[in-house]
Amino acid sequence: MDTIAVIDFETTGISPEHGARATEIAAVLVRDGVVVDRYQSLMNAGAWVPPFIEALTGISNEMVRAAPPAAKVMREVADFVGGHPMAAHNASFDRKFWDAELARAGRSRTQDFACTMLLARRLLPHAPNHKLGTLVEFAGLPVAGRYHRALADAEMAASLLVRLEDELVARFRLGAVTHGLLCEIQGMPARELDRFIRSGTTSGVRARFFAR
DNA sequence: TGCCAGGCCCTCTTTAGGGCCTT
Repeated sequence: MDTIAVIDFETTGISPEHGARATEIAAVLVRDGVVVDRYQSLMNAGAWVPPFIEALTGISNEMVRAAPPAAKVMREVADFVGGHPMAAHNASFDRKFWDAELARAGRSRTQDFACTMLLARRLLPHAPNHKLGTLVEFAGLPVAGRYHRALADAEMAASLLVRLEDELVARFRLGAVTHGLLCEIQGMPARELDRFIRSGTTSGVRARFFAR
Protein backbone atom coordinates (compact mmCIF):
# COMPACT_ATOMS: atom_id res chain seq x y z
CA MET A 1 0.00 0.00 0.00
CA ASP A 2 1.23 3.53 -0.78
CA THR A 3 2.66 5.73 1.94
CA ILE A 4 0.27 8.68 2.08
CA ALA A 5 0.90 12.06 3.72
CA VAL A 6 -2.25 13.28 5.49
CA ILE A 7 -2.15 16.99 6.24
CA ASP A 8 -4.25 19.54 8.09
CA PHE A 9 -3.96 23.35 8.24
CA GLU A 10 -5.25 25.79 10.79
CA THR A 11 -5.67 29.20 9.18
CA THR A 12 -6.96 32.73 9.81
CA GLY A 13 -9.86 32.27 7.38
CA ILE A 14 -11.36 30.41 4.48
CA SER A 15 -9.63 31.66 1.39
CA PRO A 16 -5.93 32.37 0.77
CA GLU A 17 -7.02 34.40 -2.26
CA HIS A 18 -8.67 36.86 0.13
CA GLY A 19 -5.85 37.27 2.60
CA ALA A 20 -6.22 34.24 4.86
CA ARG A 21 -2.91 32.72 5.97
CA ALA A 22 -1.91 29.50 7.68
CA THR A 23 -1.22 29.48 11.42
CA GLU A 24 -0.42 25.77 11.92
CA ILE A 25 0.37 22.74 9.78
CA ALA A 26 0.55 19.06 10.60
CA ALA A 27 1.42 16.10 8.40
CA VAL A 28 1.38 12.42 9.27
CA LEU A 29 2.70 9.59 7.12
CA VAL A 30 0.40 6.55 6.87
CA ARG A 31 1.83 3.25 5.73
CA ASP A 32 0.06 -0.12 5.82
CA GLY A 33 -2.71 1.30 7.99
CA VAL A 34 -0.38 2.82 10.60
CA VAL A 35 0.88 6.35 11.23
CA VAL A 36 4.65 5.93 11.00
CA ASP A 37 5.85 9.56 11.29
CA ARG A 38 4.51 13.00 12.27
CA TYR A 39 5.30 16.69 11.70
CA GLN A 40 3.59 19.63 13.41
CA SER A 41 4.40 23.31 13.76
CA LEU A 42 2.75 26.64 14.36
CA MET A 43 3.88 29.24 11.85
CA ASN A 44 4.15 33.03 11.74
CA ALA A 45 2.86 34.41 8.46
CA GLY A 46 2.45 37.90 9.92
CA ALA A 47 -1.32 37.50 9.87
CA TRP A 48 -3.80 38.64 12.50
CA VAL A 49 -5.86 35.87 14.13
CA PRO A 50 -9.52 36.96 14.45
CA PRO A 51 -11.25 36.27 17.80
CA PHE A 52 -13.57 33.73 16.20
CA ILE A 53 -10.62 31.73 14.90
CA GLU A 54 -8.79 31.95 18.23
CA ALA A 55 -11.89 30.60 19.97
CA LEU A 56 -12.26 27.85 17.36
CA THR A 57 -8.64 26.66 17.33
CA GLY A 58 -7.14 27.89 20.59
CA ILE A 59 -4.35 29.44 18.52
CA SER A 60 -3.75 33.04 19.65
CA ASN A 61 -1.93 35.98 18.10
CA GLU A 62 0.71 35.58 20.81
CA MET A 63 1.29 31.94 19.82
CA VAL A 64 1.60 32.85 16.15
CA ARG A 65 4.00 35.74 16.83
CA ALA A 66 6.28 33.37 18.77
CA ALA A 67 6.23 30.73 15.98
CA PRO A 68 8.90 30.21 13.30
CA PRO A 69 8.47 32.04 9.96
CA ALA A 70 5.87 30.48 7.68
CA ALA A 71 8.28 29.98 4.78
CA LYS A 72 10.73 28.08 7.00
CA VAL A 73 7.95 25.84 8.32
CA MET A 74 6.58 25.18 4.82
CA ARG A 75 10.01 24.17 3.52
CA GLU A 76 10.39 21.81 6.49
CA VAL A 77 6.99 20.19 6.04
CA ALA A 78 7.47 19.95 2.27
CA ASP A 79 10.73 18.11 2.89
CA PHE A 80 8.93 15.88 5.41
CA VAL A 81 6.16 15.03 2.93
CA GLY A 82 8.60 14.60 0.04
CA GLY A 83 7.03 13.01 -3.00
CA HIS A 84 4.40 11.01 -1.14
CA PRO A 85 0.85 11.35 -2.42
CA MET A 86 -1.31 13.45 -0.12
CA ALA A 87 -4.72 13.41 1.53
CA ALA A 88 -6.83 15.74 3.70
CA HIS A 89 -10.38 16.08 4.95
CA ASN A 90 -12.15 18.39 2.47
CA ALA A 91 -8.91 18.44 0.52
CA SER A 92 -9.95 21.34 -1.70
CA PHE A 93 -9.45 23.58 1.34
CA ASP A 94 -6.05 22.26 2.47
CA ARG A 95 -4.81 21.98 -1.12
CA LYS A 96 -5.45 25.71 -1.67
CA PHE A 97 -3.44 26.66 1.42
CA TRP A 98 -0.73 24.08 0.69
CA ASP A 99 -0.21 25.51 -2.79
CA ALA A 100 -0.40 29.15 -1.64
CA GLU A 101 1.95 28.83 1.34
CA LEU A 102 4.34 26.59 -0.61
CA ALA A 103 4.51 29.14 -3.43
CA ARG A 104 5.42 31.86 -0.91
CA ALA A 105 8.23 29.55 0.27
CA GLY A 106 9.49 29.10 -3.29
CA ARG A 107 8.24 25.55 -3.72
CA SER A 108 5.48 23.85 -5.72
CA ARG A 109 3.40 20.71 -5.40
CA THR A 110 3.75 17.75 -7.75
CA GLN A 111 1.48 15.13 -6.17
CA ASP A 112 -2.30 14.67 -6.09
CA PHE A 113 -4.63 14.96 -3.09
CA ALA A 114 -7.13 12.34 -1.99
CA CYS A 115 -10.11 13.69 -0.01
CA THR A 116 -11.51 11.80 2.98
CA MET A 117 -14.70 13.87 2.86
CA LEU A 118 -15.51 12.97 -0.75
CA LEU A 119 -14.64 9.32 -0.07
CA ALA A 120 -16.75 9.26 3.11
CA ARG A 121 -19.73 10.71 1.25
CA ARG A 122 -19.54 7.71 -1.07
CA LEU A 123 -18.50 4.98 1.36
CA LEU A 124 -20.23 6.12 4.57
CA PRO A 125 -23.39 7.71 3.13
CA HIS A 126 -25.44 6.98 6.24
CA ALA A 127 -23.29 9.06 8.61
CA PRO A 128 -25.30 11.93 10.15
CA ASN A 129 -23.04 14.34 8.26
CA HIS A 130 -19.51 14.28 6.87
CA LYS A 131 -17.70 16.62 9.22
CA LEU A 132 -14.46 15.10 10.48
CA GLY A 133 -15.61 14.94 14.11
CA THR A 134 -18.93 13.33 13.22
CA LEU A 135 -17.21 10.71 11.06
CA VAL A 136 -14.68 9.92 13.82
CA GLU A 137 -17.56 9.27 16.22
CA PHE A 138 -19.68 7.46 13.63
CA ALA A 139 -16.82 5.11 12.71
CA GLY A 140 -15.75 4.55 16.32
CA LEU A 141 -12.28 5.97 15.71
CA PRO A 142 -10.07 7.30 18.53
CA VAL A 143 -10.17 11.02 19.29
CA ALA A 144 -6.54 12.06 18.88
CA GLY A 145 -6.76 15.37 20.78
CA ARG A 146 -8.47 18.73 20.54
CA TYR A 147 -10.45 19.20 17.35
CA HIS A 148 -9.28 22.13 15.22
CA ARG A 149 -5.64 21.63 16.13
CA ALA A 150 -3.59 20.51 13.18
CA LEU A 151 -1.91 17.40 14.54
CA ALA A 152 -5.06 15.98 16.15
CA ASP A 153 -7.12 16.61 13.02
CA ALA A 154 -4.43 15.13 10.77
CA GLU A 155 -4.22 12.03 12.98
CA MET A 156 -8.01 11.61 12.91
CA ALA A 157 -8.17 12.17 9.16
CA ALA A 158 -5.49 9.50 8.83
CA SER A 159 -7.53 7.07 10.95
CA LEU A 160 -10.55 7.84 8.78
CA LEU A 161 -8.52 7.27 5.61
CA VAL A 162 -7.44 3.83 6.87
CA ARG A 163 -11.06 3.02 7.73
CA LEU A 164 -12.18 4.04 4.23
CA GLU A 165 -9.44 1.91 2.67
CA ASP A 166 -10.68 -1.04 4.75
CA GLU A 167 -14.22 -0.39 3.48
CA LEU A 168 -13.00 -0.51 -0.11
CA VAL A 169 -11.03 -3.71 0.43
CA ALA A 170 -14.06 -5.38 2.04
CA ARG A 171 -16.74 -4.13 -0.36
CA PHE A 172 -14.88 -4.64 -3.60
CA ARG A 173 -12.63 -7.49 -2.52
CA LEU A 174 -9.57 -5.55 -3.55
CA GLY A 175 -6.11 -6.83 -2.80
CA ALA A 176 -4.75 -3.36 -2.11
CA VAL A 177 -5.88 0.24 -2.17
CA THR A 178 -3.59 2.68 -3.94
CA HIS A 179 -3.72 6.46 -3.76
CA GLY A 180 -4.64 6.49 -7.44
CA LEU A 181 -7.61 4.26 -6.70
CA LEU A 182 -8.76 6.62 -3.92
CA CYS A 183 -8.57 9.58 -6.31
CA GLU A 184 -10.49 7.69 -8.96
CA ILE A 185 -13.26 6.66 -6.57
CA GLN A 186 -13.65 10.15 -5.10
CA GLY A 187 -14.00 11.42 -8.65
CA MET A 188 -16.62 8.88 -9.66
CA PRO A 189 -20.14 10.23 -9.88
CA ALA A 190 -21.65 9.36 -6.50
CA ARG A 191 -24.69 7.78 -8.11
CA GLU A 192 -22.54 5.52 -10.26
CA LEU A 193 -20.61 4.16 -7.28
CA ASP A 194 -23.79 3.96 -5.21
CA ARG A 195 -25.44 1.79 -7.86
CA PHE A 196 -22.57 -0.69 -7.60
CA ILE A 197 -22.68 -0.69 -3.81
CA ARG A 198 -26.48 -1.03 -3.56
CA SER A 199 -26.67 -3.78 -6.15
CA GLY A 200 -23.83 -5.75 -4.60
CA THR A 201 -22.50 -6.09 -8.14
CA THR A 202 -18.90 -5.20 -7.52
CA SER A 203 -17.40 -7.04 -10.45
CA GLY A 204 -17.77 -4.01 -12.71
CA VAL A 205 -15.89 -1.83 -10.26
CA ARG A 206 -13.19 -4.44 -9.81
CA ALA A 207 -12.85 -4.90 -13.54
CA ARG A 208 -12.62 -1.16 -14.04
CA PHE A 209 -9.92 -0.74 -11.41
CA PHE A 210 -7.94 -3.88 -12.11
CA ALA A 211 -7.96 -3.16 -15.82
CA ARG A 212 -5.69 -0.17 -15.19
C1' DT B 1 -10.69 46.45 12.03
C1' DG B 2 -11.78 41.85 10.59
C1' DC B 3 -14.29 41.88 5.39
C1' DC B 4 -14.17 37.25 2.29
C1' DA B 5 -14.66 31.09 -1.41
C1' DG B 6 -15.51 27.37 -4.19
C1' DG B 7 -16.06 22.56 -5.59
C1' DC B 8 -19.23 18.89 -4.86
C1' DC B 9 -23.80 17.10 -4.86
C1' DC B 10 -28.83 16.79 -4.43
C1' DT B 11 -33.29 17.97 -6.36
C1' DC B 12 -39.17 20.49 -6.04
C1' DT B 13 -32.77 20.01 -11.76
C1' DT B 14 -30.22 20.51 -16.21
C1' DT B 15 -32.23 27.88 -19.03
C1' DA B 16 -30.97 26.85 -10.94
C1' DG B 17 -30.71 27.14 -6.26
C1' DG B 18 -29.04 25.87 -2.01
C1' DG B 19 -26.68 22.92 1.58
C1' DC B 20 -22.32 20.88 2.85
C1' DC B 21 -17.37 21.20 4.34
C1' DT B 22 -12.93 23.37 5.47
C1' DT B 23 -10.83 27.93 9.01
